[in-house]
Amino acid sequence: MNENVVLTPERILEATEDVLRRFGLAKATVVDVARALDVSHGSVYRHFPSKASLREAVAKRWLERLNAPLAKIAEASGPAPARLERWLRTMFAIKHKKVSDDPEMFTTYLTLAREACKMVKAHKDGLVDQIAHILSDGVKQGTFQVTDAKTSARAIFDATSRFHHPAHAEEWRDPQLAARIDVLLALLLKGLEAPRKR
Amino acid sequence: MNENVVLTPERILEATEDVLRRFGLAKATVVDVARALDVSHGSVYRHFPSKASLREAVAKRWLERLNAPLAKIAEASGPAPARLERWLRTMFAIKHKKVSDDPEMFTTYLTLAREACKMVKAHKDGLVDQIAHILSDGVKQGTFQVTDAKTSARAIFDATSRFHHPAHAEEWRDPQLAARIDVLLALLLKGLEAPRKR
DNA sequence: TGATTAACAGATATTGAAATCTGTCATCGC
DNA sequence: GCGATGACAGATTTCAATATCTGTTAATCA
Repeated sequence: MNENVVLTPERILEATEDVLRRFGLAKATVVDVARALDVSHGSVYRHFPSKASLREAVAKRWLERLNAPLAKIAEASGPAPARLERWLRTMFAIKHKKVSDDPEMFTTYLTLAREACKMVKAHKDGLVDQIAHILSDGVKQGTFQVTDAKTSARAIFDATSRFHHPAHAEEWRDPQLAARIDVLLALLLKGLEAPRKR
Repeated sequence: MNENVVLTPERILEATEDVLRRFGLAKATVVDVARALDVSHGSVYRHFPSKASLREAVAKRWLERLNAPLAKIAEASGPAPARLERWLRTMFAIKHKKVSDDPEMFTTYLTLAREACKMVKAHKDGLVDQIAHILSDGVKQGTFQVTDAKTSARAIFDATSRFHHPAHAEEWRDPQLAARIDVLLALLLKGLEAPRKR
């Protein structure tokens, strides 16, 4: 297939995701990727210096796809509390959907992410910044009271780990999950709340 | 050793923990345990029906040892907010100490606990009950305002997962850990706080 | 008599030889 | 000249033979 199409990093990544989906993380080889593209595996090494860097690039794409819809919410306008809640619920929903739609692919991406832990750290920092941005808006609007938006944002991120950190993915099948999220979000929003004007 | 001492479940558990410490979870066999006690492995099977049940008993002991000091705090008297904070900080400290003192043994116990997940569930429920008890005290004292102590307790437990759930153990080496805990606890306590009397 | 043992069958783990994969590079074809 | 190739060395994985372990039981011992 694709006889006269140039070989690009983009096409290689596409093929790699395909191979990962078909063979799983453990069985997927560079030779498989090359075969899927109908080229020699040496050609793949022209675009990616190693198998590790190829995996890293796949992980990066995945993290970017997770990030995009959240960034949109963080940058939106409107009352901060509702926005924070929507942002958090969206983050949970994205993760929960990924794991329930295709658990195998989720664990695959999860392992890739663990290998690229530096990239994950940057991803997390970006998410905390987005929360901090919403918190700052809330302070400006007078609805939130926090001494430092960045540390409070991190606290919110930490407090919700149970519902977004992949290490807890198995616990997301709990039928009471939605209720637990509701109670926690209410508690956190109350903790951020500025006292009413007198 | 111990030629004329009767073989009890207690002694077997002691020996099992010893063997686990010396050989690690993967290498520890029932034969090793029997050898440590200077009996045949058949004798061990007189007290525990299977290797799995032996492991389960070890896990149970471990969970009970974790639970004891926390139960004491939960049952104590005094202002609820300070008690809740002390309870949570003690739980974090116990876990963090275990993992930093002997990381290998921690992962061993962690795997045992995963196998005995029913027991872990009961353990967690007990901890949530302890939090709920403190929250109820706080409501009586007029310092906390919660609609349902049990669900709020679970929210507190969930919100602090990042600092007590073993899945996050690797993240506990963070030099800013203490600061993160401080900010989160302040946020949660503010979220539980009853409005001042007018 | 009741705990302990040694021998045993089936399940699980180890090991080392053979196969496959990763990453390199001299060579090829356009 | 430039991207692609395929043959290659060293690293990694697979697989099947072998060894060890789990759990049972009939025989032993005190």
